[in-house]
Amino acid sequence: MKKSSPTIRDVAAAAGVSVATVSKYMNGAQRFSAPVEARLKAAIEALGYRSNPLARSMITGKTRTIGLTVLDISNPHFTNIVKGANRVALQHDYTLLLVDTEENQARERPLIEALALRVDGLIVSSRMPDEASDWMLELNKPVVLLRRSPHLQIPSVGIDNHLATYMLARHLVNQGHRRVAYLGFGQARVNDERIRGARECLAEADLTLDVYDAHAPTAQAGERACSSVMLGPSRPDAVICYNDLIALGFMKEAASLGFGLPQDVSVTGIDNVPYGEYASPALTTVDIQSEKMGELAMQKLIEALAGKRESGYATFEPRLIVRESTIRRD
Amino acid sequence: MKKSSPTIRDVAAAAGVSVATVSKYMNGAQRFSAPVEARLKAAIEALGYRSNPLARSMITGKTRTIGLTVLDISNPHFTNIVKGANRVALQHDYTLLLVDTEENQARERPLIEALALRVDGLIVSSRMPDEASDWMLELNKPVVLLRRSPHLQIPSVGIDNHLATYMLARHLVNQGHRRVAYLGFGQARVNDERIRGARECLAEADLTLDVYDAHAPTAQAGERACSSVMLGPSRPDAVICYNDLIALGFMKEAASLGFGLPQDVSVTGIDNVPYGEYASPALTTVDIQSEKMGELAMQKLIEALAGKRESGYATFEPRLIVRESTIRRD
DNA sequence: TTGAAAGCGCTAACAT
DNA sequence: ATGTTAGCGCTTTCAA
Repeated sequence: MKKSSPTIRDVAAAAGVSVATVSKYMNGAQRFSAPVEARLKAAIEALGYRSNPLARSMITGKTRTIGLTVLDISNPHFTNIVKGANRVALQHDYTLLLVDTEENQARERPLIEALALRVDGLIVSSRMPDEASDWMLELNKPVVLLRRSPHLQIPSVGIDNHLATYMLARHLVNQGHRRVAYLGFGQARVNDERIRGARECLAEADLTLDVYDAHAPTAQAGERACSSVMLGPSRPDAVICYNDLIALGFMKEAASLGFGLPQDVSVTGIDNVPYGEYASPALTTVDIQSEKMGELAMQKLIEALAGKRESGYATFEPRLIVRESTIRRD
Repeated sequence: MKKSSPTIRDVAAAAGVSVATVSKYMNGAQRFSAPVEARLKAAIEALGYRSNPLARSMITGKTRTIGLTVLDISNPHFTNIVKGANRVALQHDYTLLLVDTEENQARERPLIEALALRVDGLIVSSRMPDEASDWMLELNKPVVLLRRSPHLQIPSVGIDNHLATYMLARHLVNQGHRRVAYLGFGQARVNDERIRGARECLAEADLTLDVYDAHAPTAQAGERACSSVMLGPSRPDAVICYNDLIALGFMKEAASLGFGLPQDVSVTGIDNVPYGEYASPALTTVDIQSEKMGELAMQKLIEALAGKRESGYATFEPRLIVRESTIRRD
């Protein structure tokens, strides 16, 4: 059933040349005399020879593989990152070794360390704080982080979280909202930045921010958290959610609690996942260009692999997308 | 910056033993005398040695990597497959080499052939017809197909597409619908099966099925196709869409064309993607258990890798999920 | 329990 | 333009 594949030696023998010649031919390294080339072509064809990438990698030290870790592939934000990264990788003849850490912090480091041994470079999304990320430098492989870490020695791509929530808060204040709540996800590294962004904007209007926590960055968690926000002692007239999934869950539950959306409460998310547009009311959010983030991260990594100087951190401009889930309140 | 990692020889030297001993120690292959074990442990710790999986794979012929190709990682159906497959893979200490073929048929075969050289086995989602899938047998690697292919020599996991649309049509007929349309995706291998399932059910009630095509399995395509379905000469009172994404797009556009949902038209999808639940009206659909499909495919593959006899094809029971996008019509 | 030695399939000098 | 040869880092007989 499983006859083992032909090796370079089989081809060399069949074509009556040396293995070195076969190797050079496979790599297009030089030109050959017509008869040799013909025999080579024939032998390779006849044997169905394909060179073994493992053996090649052993010598060259390159695998043409990029490791990519995400916190949860089910989250469209990460899905889009993978999409973008995969596209650029394929263009450059790289393949993705994907690991979904499933929001399990304890597994992150060992998984990444194991991954590092099998790839040329890594793109990492992690909940580890910057201060605890030094070990990544010792992987001896180029790494690009999916976050904004300007002070780290590791290149990164991310967004300005402070600005994202600032923009949302500004939009809500401009629309006449006075009681704004933030439904966050405390485990995320960026949660505090997002709180500060909203708070700063509200403070300028002499308003304060009530902070709640959703315990997970998912729609289900948004559903569960809804009642304590909406049925608690200080009901908000607008809610900024940590991400679109939480917002989507929140809206669904708010509706089934009998609240009118967006009349009774405006809701916003962050990420601009594809399905916010198809919810109703369509979700107001901040586009953080997840797919482009994936593309850029991969581009930076491939540049690093090509020997270019590492390029520090890059951010995308968050862009407010106003849809129907936020409304003027007078 | 990039000092190359220590090899097994460095460890052997540092510990004053042979490389064979180090190898056996790393693989936990046997027991060692206390002093040797202590020196081994110390040397490995001191040097930060990690064995090179590439070199290991060269000899063992195993990479502990599974290749997974999907048509479009952005489609939650495939995202969930990846999720399930990744989970099972990690449990068994395998890693996923992911390729998103981006619905590009021409690339499928070369990408899969290249992938096959780097992995122990493959899980493949492909638009290739069964008749043109024989070359996969010659990859000399276990393959599991993500589709229902009972007549192929390759194990597969999929769903009963005929039954899925039959169930949807039955549900609609039971609700009193008389003019049912199908908004399909002609490029999909399973589109015809789905048409037949719906048609068969309708025929039993002396009804016929109008068939339209969305040109892509995406929400955007559903939006674009909506007007020709709803504003054409034979307006349906119910639409079965090829998948949830098309249905979501269709509903959005129908609403903005001024139709009331679900009063003016009932809509269904297939897949039960997570966001159908958060649309409004929440989408009636058929659950095909994408995540479980990914898990099962990986389980079957890992069993095949462990030498078990290949296990043919498996199907999940489609399960009707009635939500708010379909309504009784009298 | 430990070690010596022969490769896995290939590339990369270095000849010729 | 083609061939010879020495490994890449590791596992695996086989012997001690």
